[in-house]
Parts: sequence; C-alpha cells; structure tokens
Amino acid sequence: MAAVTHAVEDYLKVIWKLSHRGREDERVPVGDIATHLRVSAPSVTGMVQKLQGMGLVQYARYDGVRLSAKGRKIALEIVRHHRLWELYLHTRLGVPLDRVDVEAERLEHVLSDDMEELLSRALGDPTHDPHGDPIPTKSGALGAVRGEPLPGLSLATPAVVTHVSDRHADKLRYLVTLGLVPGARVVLLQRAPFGGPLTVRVGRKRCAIDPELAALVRVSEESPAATGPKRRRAR
Amino acid sequence: MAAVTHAVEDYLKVIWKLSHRGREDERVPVGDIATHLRVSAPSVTGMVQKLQGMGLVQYARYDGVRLSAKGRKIALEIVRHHRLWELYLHTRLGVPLDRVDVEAERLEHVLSDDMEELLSRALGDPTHDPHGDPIPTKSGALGAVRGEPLPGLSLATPAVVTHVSDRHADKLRYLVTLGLVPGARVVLLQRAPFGGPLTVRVGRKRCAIDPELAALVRVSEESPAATGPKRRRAR
DNA sequence: AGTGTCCTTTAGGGTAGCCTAAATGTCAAC
DNA sequence: GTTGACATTTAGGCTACCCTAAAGGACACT
Repeated sequence: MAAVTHAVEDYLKVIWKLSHRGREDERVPVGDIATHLRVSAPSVTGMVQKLQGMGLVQYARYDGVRLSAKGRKIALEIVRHHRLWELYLHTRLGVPLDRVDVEAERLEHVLSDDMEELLSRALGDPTHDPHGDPIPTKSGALGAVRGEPLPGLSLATPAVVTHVSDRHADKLRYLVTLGLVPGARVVLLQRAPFGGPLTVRVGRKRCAIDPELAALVRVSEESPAATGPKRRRAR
Repeated sequence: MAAVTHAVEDYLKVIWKLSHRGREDERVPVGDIATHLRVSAPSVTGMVQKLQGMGLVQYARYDGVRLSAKGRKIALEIVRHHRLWELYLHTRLGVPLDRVDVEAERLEHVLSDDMEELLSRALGDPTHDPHGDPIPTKSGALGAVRGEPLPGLSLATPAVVTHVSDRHADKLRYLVTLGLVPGARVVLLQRAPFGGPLTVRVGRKRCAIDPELAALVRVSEESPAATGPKRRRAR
C-alpha cells in the first residue's frame, strides 16, 4: 500500500474539517477540498481516487468524499499533532495566538509517536489548544468546544473566554488585539439595537464589537480555573 | 531560480559536513555524498549539477563539490536549526541524547525565521547543542568544539565532558549508558598498556572503556559552569 | 602504453504531486 | 425535455527526486 505522505495527511485533515461544518458527518465536495488546499480541482480528483485506493476515503464520482474509519484515525492524529504543537508554541515559545496555526501547519507532519508522547506529557496532557479547540486523545476521542457564543451571553454576567475561532487569521488577529483570547475575563455590558455593536468589558478595558465578529468568540460562566487552557502571554 | 527544497537543504548540509572532516575545506567526492544521504551516485550527480545551476556549489566533473558562499550560508542555517532543535528536544522535552539527532533531522527543515528567533531566545541564545557541538550564529559564525579527546587527559585530573560525537548512534547510545555526556565530571584513573582500555571515573561510577571509543568524548579541565551546555536529564 | 579497478557520469525510467484545457455530468430554469 | 451554468472528471504535461544499467574517465601497476 502506498505511503501516507504529507500531502495525504493534508487531504485527510481538510476532509475531516470540512465534513464537520454542519452538525452531521457530511460528504465533502471535491471543489471545497480544492479551495481549502489551494489546489486545482483535477488534482483533488486524482488524489481522492488514490486515497480511495488506499482505503482511506469513500468516494463516488460527482458525489463527494467521506472518510473511512482508517482515514478518520489518521486525520485525528494529524489534528492532535497540530493542536499539541499550537499549545506548545504559544505557551512555551510565546508565539502569538494568530500565528501558531501556520507554524503548526508544518510541524504537524513532523512528530513521531515517541515525541508526541513526550510533547503531550510536557504540556500536562492537555485537552484543549490555545484557541480552545479540543485536542483529540491518542485513541481518537474528541472533546467538545466549550462555552457559548459571546453575543448570547446574559448582560452583566461575568464570564471567561473559552474559545476563539482560528478560521480567519485576520479576524483572529484583531480579536487578539482586543484581548479576546481564551482565559480572558469578560462581561457583556450592552447590546445595541438592530444588530448593532456589543459593548464588552475585556479584563479592565472596554470595547465595542460587531456581533458577527463577537460570534467567533465563545464564553462560559463557569469558574476560570476549570475552563480555559492555561496561558502565559497574551501577545 | 529554483526553490530551496528539503532535498536541497539535505545535500548542502551533508556537503558542508563532509568538507569539514579534515582540517581544510575540501572538495567532497560525489560518492561520499551518495553514501551519507543513502542515495545512488547518479542521483547525486544530477542534484549537484542542479545545485551548481542555482549557484550554491562549485562542481567539476570527476572532481568533487565545494560549497559557494551562498551554499554555505544555507547549510549553516540548517545546521543552526538542527542544533537548536536538538537542544530544545533534549532539555525541554527530555528526548534522550542518542535520539535527538533523528528527530531534529526532520524538524530542521521546518523552522521559520521568526520561530528560530523565539526558539533561540527561549533557550537563552545557546552556543552549543547537547552533544557539545557549536551552534552557528544567525550571521553564520561558527564556534569551536571545546575540549580535548578523553584519552589525552592527564591521569587523576578532574575534568568535565564537553563533547560527545553523534556520528555513530550505536556508540553514542553506549556512551550515554556510561554517563559520558556533556556536563559529566570525569577523572582518568588508569591507562592500560598497549592501547588497552582506559579506566575512568564518571560521576561516582567507574568504568573501563576502549580508547578508540573514548576518543569520541572530549573533556576540558576548565570549571564545569563555563563549559558544557546545561542539562536537565541524562536519558 | 595496456589493463583492471574504482569512481563517476550518461541514458532511460518511475513515482508523487501539481497544472491547464477540454470533455462530461448535474441540476435547475425555462 | 432542452438548455445553460456550474461542478467534476479525463487527458496530457510538468517538475522534483529517486532508481538501475551501461558507458566513460582516472589512476595505479605492470
């Protein structure tokens, strides 16, 4: 059987991500994979056929792709690598939150099983990465993203940020400048009418933020200790 | 101009290493490169011609290869990456000394400039890796390997290990079990005649070691603080 | 100079992964 | 049920890197 190359890992990871957009485990269109990998559609078709030959995906022409159990296992391994590296880079090297993703993108392919073990242990066998995304366990179990979207928070209720979406690097960068990162204490002070901006206290500062952007931030009213990943640097 | 791929980096690094075996900057035979990269000779010829086209080496048929200034710069960058990662893996993750090399082999190709900066800083801008090999500076300056070969040490003189060759993984592994790693305190107690084994005290233990093997270990009589890289775990 | 040995190079192929252009399928709207 | 818009696949090619087999150069020994 053909080898699991970096490219194969990238494909499996993207397929995994895209099949989790809605609530259910969906078939992923070839075109979406192409877009997300910044690769042409024909390239995806070719690779996907190869992946099927390796037993990593199910694929029917003109009908999208689905991971097999074996494919999902590899995908989750890569996601685990990625998120462990992210946490490491952020907490130990002080890499800013909005840059850990790109760096981890390359490191995720370069982590032997032994190293994974050591890395995880050095981090205290963490359950969530610095964005608040759950880190799959070695056996492939995946926790949930905690908290609720910030715009849904009750007014004047102290809460802690549990998750910031890393999907859009530019938006993330801005949220970081506002201090809206996992572990930060927030209070929703005011909701302007007609979908207008939210006024939020973040730590000791106060800011106004569009609800659409705020929706990328999740918060929880639970005690801070049990909720966010430990952080050492804000940026 | 063609891109500096992983393979290109590997070639440059090996050429750099092989050109430093003797005291002078030598031309490196194609065959040696092939052996060290575990690749066929024709593959090396092809690649070396390509490298010349990129201005990274000088190359004349049947007469070996030499790095250009540009090539040496890249090679030293890779060596710097490699040794920074080695130190990091060893001191921060507890990767055993005899395994840091293989892991760093893959990580060295995956380190952006920003990350290199942060990694180096997190390590206290170190000058030597856990084997005692010097880490090139960002500008390409390379320190020396410190100390003298253990067999040359005066009898009964306390010394500190400054360097252990990582060229042979199996021998290194054995030296590690003896405790002959940078930072260890040693005393040469006895030299058997006719090239027989040396008796050495390593820390509180005592061992007999073949001089040829002992030659892979370098020691210095200087004070320990100024000499070995800091270590946290022996294996 | 001739010859054998040991490198090294040339010749010809293979795989992985990407591309563009052209052909083909799908689906909704008429 | 045809048509047009759009997604997808097929066809053909490119680059990077590796291989084996066979040809060619270097060098020492006679």
